[in-house]
Amino acid sequence: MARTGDRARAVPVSALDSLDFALDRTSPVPLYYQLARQLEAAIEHGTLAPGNLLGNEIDLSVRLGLSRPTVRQAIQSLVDKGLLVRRRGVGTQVVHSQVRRPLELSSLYDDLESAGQDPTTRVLRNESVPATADVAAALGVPEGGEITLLERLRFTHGRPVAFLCNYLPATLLQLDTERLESTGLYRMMRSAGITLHSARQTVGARSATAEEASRLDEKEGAALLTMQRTAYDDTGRPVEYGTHIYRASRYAFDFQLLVRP
Amino acid sequence: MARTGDRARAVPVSALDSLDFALDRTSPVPLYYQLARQLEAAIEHGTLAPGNLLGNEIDLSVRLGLSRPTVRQAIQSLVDKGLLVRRRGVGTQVVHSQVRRPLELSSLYDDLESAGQDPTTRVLRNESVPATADVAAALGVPEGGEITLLERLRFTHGRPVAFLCNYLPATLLQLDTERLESTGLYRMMRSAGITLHSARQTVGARSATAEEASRLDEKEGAALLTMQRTAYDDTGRPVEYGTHIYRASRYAFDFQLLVRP
DNA sequence: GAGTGGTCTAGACCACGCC
DNA sequence: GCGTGGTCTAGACCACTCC
Repeated sequence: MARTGDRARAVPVSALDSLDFALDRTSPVPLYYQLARQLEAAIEHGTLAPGNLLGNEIDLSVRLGLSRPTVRQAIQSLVDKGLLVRRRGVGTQVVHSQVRRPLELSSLYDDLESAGQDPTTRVLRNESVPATADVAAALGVPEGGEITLLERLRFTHGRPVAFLCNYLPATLLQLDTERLESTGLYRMMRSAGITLHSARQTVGARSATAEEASRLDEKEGAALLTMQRTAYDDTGRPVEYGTHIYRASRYAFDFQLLVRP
Repeated sequence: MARTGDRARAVPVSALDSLDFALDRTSPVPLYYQLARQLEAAIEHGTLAPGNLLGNEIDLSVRLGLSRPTVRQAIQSLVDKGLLVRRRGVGTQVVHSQVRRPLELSSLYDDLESAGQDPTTRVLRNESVPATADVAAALGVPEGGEITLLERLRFTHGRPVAFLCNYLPATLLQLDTERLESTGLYRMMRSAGITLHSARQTVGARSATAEEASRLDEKEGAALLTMQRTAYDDTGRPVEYGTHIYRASRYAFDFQLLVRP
């Protein structure tokens, strides 16, 4: 029955037969999630190699003592992540490598930190100001209404990388300058119970003005990377609007896109 | 029972009670998909306004004559798109406006065309060349192996916007220069049966060289937006590598991110 | 406590890809 | 024809939120 690959078709041979999964039904962690994590680990570890077939869902569910929908839910979550591909009439295969890492609403601070870039921050302004028209429109507040203005310089290894200008609804959270200098804005928002959900970004380029150049230790006219972003929480309310400027000589946006079927 | 909103909590009032959905069980279109589309239309149309509660899944499934998992599948697809938010113990709500449009692996040609920008293309080179080291690495072919090199200038309203340099595996598809001038590369790949699945992009900026400036009708030293992209098909094989240069004065990347929970 | 979504089960039939 | 994933059903219990 589960005999496969007698006359293998070039590459795909059903692996996973010998893999054993440990599911803990007493755990509060959902079964589909436990399975998904273990499959992901097997892929990451190379036990499940690119091109490998996963074996059909029915067998898998029997072997694991799970229902088929539960197994499907686990597999689907990995398909959504781009690690697996399903083909009707064929099977489920591990994607041919390289493609990993889902797209995320990136926090510059976290990005730099996880890249070992040793980020630091200097807060230049942190105060309440009346909203200008563009900011008011982006945040959905009345023009002239009170908002929080934040200007920061971000450094890596002691040299400037970016000038960050952010606007937030005044009542959203406490923005302690000291904490802002030791961590990122998004991390502060998260720990204040704000769940980021989506963002709209525009990325462009332009030449540095004299003031920008001196702030960022560039020459006037140097190419700068610009980003405008409005971020929304999980109810769709705007929680942050910002215009950021990056030294193109020291920074680039790096991200991955998945095509939704 | 289904009495709601007697003393409404500020905003959320259960709508949708009066909406009727037309499900066609004889159609080959999945029921969950039919439902999802109609819900999406209702949201788009404003019948379901931001903050509106959807009403609980059980009632909905009974009213529609569907099982709860099917209704959930429809709702989940809209949650994935960022149109709805689920809250345990509360209900499912329409997200507060603004946030629409999923992120897509954008085709420059399609983007420009749908924005009414009247894109045209001039093919500068379309030939087979040996792969250099960086291209070979990106496409997963041996260094020096045969690949297709494509150089194009993209115009809108008759003025240059971008210089596109692309590399493709030589055997991937027929790249007719005439067709390339009248449509986009991705559209040609799609109609050749290639399913794009994901891409890895790097977006940066730099100053224009003299050659670049003359090609793009800019001044030397002008800020340019740069993009490198490797695109993969649904088995994870690289199908395209490209380095693009955009006139920052005429183009910016505009995209939306969704945070996956 | 009442109501909601989150998870899970054990089946079923269909559509598609391949031989 | 056979095996695969795609869809669908009719229940069940649990966890969380709000009153």
